[in-house]
Amino acid sequence: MDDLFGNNYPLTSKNLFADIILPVPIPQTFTYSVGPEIQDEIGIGYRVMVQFGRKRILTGIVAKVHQKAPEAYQAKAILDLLDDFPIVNALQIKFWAWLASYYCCHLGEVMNAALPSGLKLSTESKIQMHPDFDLDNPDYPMDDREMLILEALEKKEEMNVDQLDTLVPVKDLHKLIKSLLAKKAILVYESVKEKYSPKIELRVRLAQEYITASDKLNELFDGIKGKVKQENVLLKYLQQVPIYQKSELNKQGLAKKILTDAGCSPSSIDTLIKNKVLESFKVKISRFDPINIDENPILLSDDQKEAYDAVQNEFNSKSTVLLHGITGSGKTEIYIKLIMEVLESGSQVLLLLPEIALTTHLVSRLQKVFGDKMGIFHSKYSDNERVEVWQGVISGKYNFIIGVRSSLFLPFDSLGLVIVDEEHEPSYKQYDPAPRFHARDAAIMMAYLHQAKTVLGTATPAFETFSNVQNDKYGYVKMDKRYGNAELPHFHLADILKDKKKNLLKLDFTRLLREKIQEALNNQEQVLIFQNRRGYAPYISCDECGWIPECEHCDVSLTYHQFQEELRCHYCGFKDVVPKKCHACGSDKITTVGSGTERIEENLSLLFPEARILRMDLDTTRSKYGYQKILEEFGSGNVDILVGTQMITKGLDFDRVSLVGIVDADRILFYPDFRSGERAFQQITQVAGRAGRRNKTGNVIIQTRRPDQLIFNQIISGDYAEFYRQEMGERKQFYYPPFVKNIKIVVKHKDFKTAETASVQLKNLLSDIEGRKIILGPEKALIGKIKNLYLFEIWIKLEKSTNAQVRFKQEMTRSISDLQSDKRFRSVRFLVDVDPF
DNA sequence: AGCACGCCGACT
DNA sequence: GTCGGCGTGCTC
Repeated sequence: MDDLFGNNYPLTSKNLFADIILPVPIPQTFTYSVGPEIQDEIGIGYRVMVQFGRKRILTGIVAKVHQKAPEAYQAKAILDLLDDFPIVNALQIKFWAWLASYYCCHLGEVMNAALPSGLKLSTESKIQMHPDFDLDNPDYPMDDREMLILEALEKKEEMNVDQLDTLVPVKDLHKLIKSLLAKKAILVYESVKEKYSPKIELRVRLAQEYITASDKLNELFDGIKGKVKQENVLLKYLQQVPIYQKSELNKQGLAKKILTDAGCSPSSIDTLIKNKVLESFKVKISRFDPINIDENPILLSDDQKEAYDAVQNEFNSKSTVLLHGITGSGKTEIYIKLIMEVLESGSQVLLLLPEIALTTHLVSRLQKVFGDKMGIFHSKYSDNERVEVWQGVISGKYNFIIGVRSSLFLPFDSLGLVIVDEEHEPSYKQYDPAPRFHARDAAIMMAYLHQAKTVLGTATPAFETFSNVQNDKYGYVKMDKRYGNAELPHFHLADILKDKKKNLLKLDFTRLLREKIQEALNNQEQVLIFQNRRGYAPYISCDECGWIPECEHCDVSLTYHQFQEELRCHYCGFKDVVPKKCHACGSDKITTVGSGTERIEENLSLLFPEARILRMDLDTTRSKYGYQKILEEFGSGNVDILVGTQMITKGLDFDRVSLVGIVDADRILFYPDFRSGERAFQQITQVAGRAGRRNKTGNVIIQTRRPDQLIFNQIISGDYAEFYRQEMGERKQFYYPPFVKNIKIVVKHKDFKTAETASVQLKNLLSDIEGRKIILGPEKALIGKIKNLYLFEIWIKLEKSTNAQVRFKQEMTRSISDLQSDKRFRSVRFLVDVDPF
């Protein structure tokens, strides 16, 4: 059996095979044979290069090594083993397999999400002139364009397609390459390129002879007397690297940059190198700056001590504990204590945080305690930085990781504790691309695989979590006092309609909210204004006929962004100019309707011209350190009012905030989703928690058109249990989670009718599956078209038994692949979302 | 997903 | 005539 490179492996004494996970959307792993030269080294978690199909070369991960030859086909041989040690461990492979089966996706998709792209080697086609080819005397006639390519290749050893394209910009390059290949004028081959590159530091040190014989050094100084600049370099070097006290120090050398920063001239350093006084060398260094530990002992208050003991006590009988602590109750110290304990026992710890919370002082706080042993894993890290964290976990440099949901995929081998902070956060659920996993649930599974403990921390538990407490699956610890006995904020409901009638509503602000803002400003206190909608106005409309500009590709109105003076689609990013005239009736009476953060910011500056106002939403935090800059600015006290979307509900801990205003609570409350109540409770409670700390009681003002809503009483009294009891009644009655398991299937196609028929047929197939279930739909999605694809949704409610779920999912996956083999539905996309949000 | 093979329209 | 469109079938 020949492979792409014409290698022909002999049958080995031991026939060894490996099941390989490949980054392709096909359910299975693929079995390759293991050549004799790598049989002793290969194992689970190594990266390999394999030929997949006729031409493609892929990097895969070994999932299993065995001796069972496949019967149905002849296995190809692995082309290359890429690592000296496994880059993924066996527990991770188990974890991947669980994710793929629970969330109904392919192993390859999990692998894609799990491996930092710096570890995903890619191959690149390289082109070189055929060694037997003679440009002056070709076997076949060449046309002008072919000659251009050959001349370019003559000068270079090898080139990739891109390089060739820039050098010889002809069209149909690929065609020409093909014909040249046929004429045996060139060779095309695949080469692997490693993406990760370590950070290199250029250093200098004294040549060895000056170290071994110290009088040499004195001679040297005599020799360069008068050459002030060179002398300066040497003196600076000896000052930083005191070799007289410890001659070994010279080996480490000194970064060239330190010398130049200290005012040494680069050219005199070079001269010294040239004269063999100094030698230059390169070392790999970390991309992360060293951190100093600040040895402040962690002191727990009595309440915290009690909670900490309670958690430990719950761990005796339960592996997962919900730490239900109101905002400001001081969960962080408990985390720190738990983490320290586990680290001392030699196990690893993972602390998951929602994205935004990672940029705050919590991280720097933990850094001061754990220093360089703690690795941070952001979503905004570069590929190289991610690879360094990954390698740091393998090497043991980091035994504690604090990170976003994707840090679950780091190569832990002995976790002792996983903490999921703000466990109720919807952003823990990944929606696109697959795997569509919930980081909290996946974390619990991962902890189970490691026989580790899990702590879920929040002020407002997700119903799924709290019901597991009620069912006695999770342990429960409550902290209901604010740290240092700070008081809870005072809530006020402001009736929007009432104020409107009395003409007291000005630019979206009720009289009460305006007065309280003024009061805060007078007292030099800070204000947070929450409006969960970005842009200037959710839409614009013609006053004469009611026409509303809509997105060309999606079924939504365009949001007006005043700052950029454009209309924008929040679903596909489509942008359009603001129309001067109505496209329907030609009237020029076009007005903006509703308010997003941009308009709220503008309104505030009209109402409070003296106030310094900042806005925090997706549009102002797009850059790498966007959040941080705004948070720092706000923290510095140079800002009076911060307007923002849900971003401001977490991670902000500023003592000077005394007032929180919610511009439109109804918008959260009346969102068409069974979780809207739960979400409103969480969001309002969270944002309210930002008001008032330490010695000052804060105020929270909720503007609503329906102040009679029961939920407000429950939020105001902080009565989570009562709210939970009420809502659960409804959930039970209408078969909503956590009483059932939900699966959502989105059927997408560019043709409305095709999408519709495909989804109807799928529903029929699903209905035939045995077992208790309710299937709703297909129904046009809330937003019926996104990016020119029509969307239909099917909702499935399953009973909670694990076995029934596993069976249903298997049948469902089969039904979908059956449908996709129907040629009418070949281009229909079926997207399965287990436990959707 | 990608990539090859295979069978029909508008062009050097 | 051919190039190249994308329908369909397969990948260890």
